[in-house]
Amino acid sequence: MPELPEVETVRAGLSTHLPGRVVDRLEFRHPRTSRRQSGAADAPRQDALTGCVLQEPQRRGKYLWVPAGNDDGASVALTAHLGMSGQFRLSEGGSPGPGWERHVRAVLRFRDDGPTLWFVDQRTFGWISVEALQPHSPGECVPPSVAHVARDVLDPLFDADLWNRALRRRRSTVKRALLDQTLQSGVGNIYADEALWRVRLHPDRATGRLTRADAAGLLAAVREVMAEAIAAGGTSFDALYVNVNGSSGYFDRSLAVYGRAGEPCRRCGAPIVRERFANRSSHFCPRCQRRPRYAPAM
DNA sequence: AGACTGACCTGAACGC
DNA sequence: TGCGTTCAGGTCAGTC
Repeated sequence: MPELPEVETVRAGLSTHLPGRVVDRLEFRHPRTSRRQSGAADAPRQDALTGCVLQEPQRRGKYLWVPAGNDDGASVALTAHLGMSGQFRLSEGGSPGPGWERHVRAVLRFRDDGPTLWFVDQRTFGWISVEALQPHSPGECVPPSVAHVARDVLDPLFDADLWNRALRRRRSTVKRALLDQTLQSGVGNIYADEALWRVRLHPDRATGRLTRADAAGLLAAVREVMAEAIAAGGTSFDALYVNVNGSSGYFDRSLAVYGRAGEPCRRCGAPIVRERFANRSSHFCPRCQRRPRYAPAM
């Protein structure tokens, strides 16, 4: 599933193929994929990209956007979220590759002979939209779809002190807080479980009872696991294809708890537990990550 | 206002 | 074999 490291790998892949290229047109192939495209009179339409030059792809958390414009600078952005199964693929010759043609949801064609960009998304949780870039903070513009998302944990402008206080002010549990993209972005179910294991925190620990040091340690663990995943993901993607398929080497070798229910904890040997959690699963070591004794949401 | 749940979606894996 | 069920989970509208 694409979380921050996977989206960053996609962003880096797009970065080597898109900047400087002139868009011919964006085509949608599935109505759900264009559901975020605003119909407001003053909002850009999908054909606003035509003739624009693409710039360096940007990312915040799991959101991606490619600023585009003319000689005066970028005014619009091709914005995207991969959802749970979205991929960007590049292909020479203007046709999709075998194996993923069935799930093509959008196509970006260019006014050059370079590769065509395909948005492939089996489950259509992902989306693409053309949006106006709006001032967000000094010297920074983001698309409206991204404005409500907190800075991600790898953002140089991420304020760790502010985050530390905000986390401990929450009346929730630590895993719920990690998945809340308005507190910090980029963390999904997999890396939340991995980070919690690293700092021996049970997913149901109350955020309000964490110490300042607990929270600082958790942030360090989240950053660490993501940095390692980016490093691993970067080696497992073909240079020509920007691929998000969940099968990178990292997933096979390095996960400590996610998907390892019943297997021994890499630290203490106790069988990893999988537990239902808010329509998904939590994975943890019952010995290293002791369940809190107080009521869960205190 | 903040916390939380269910709906959205498809295909693989599973049980009988 | 085949059919129905379960599972995967990011986000957001809706609810409390």
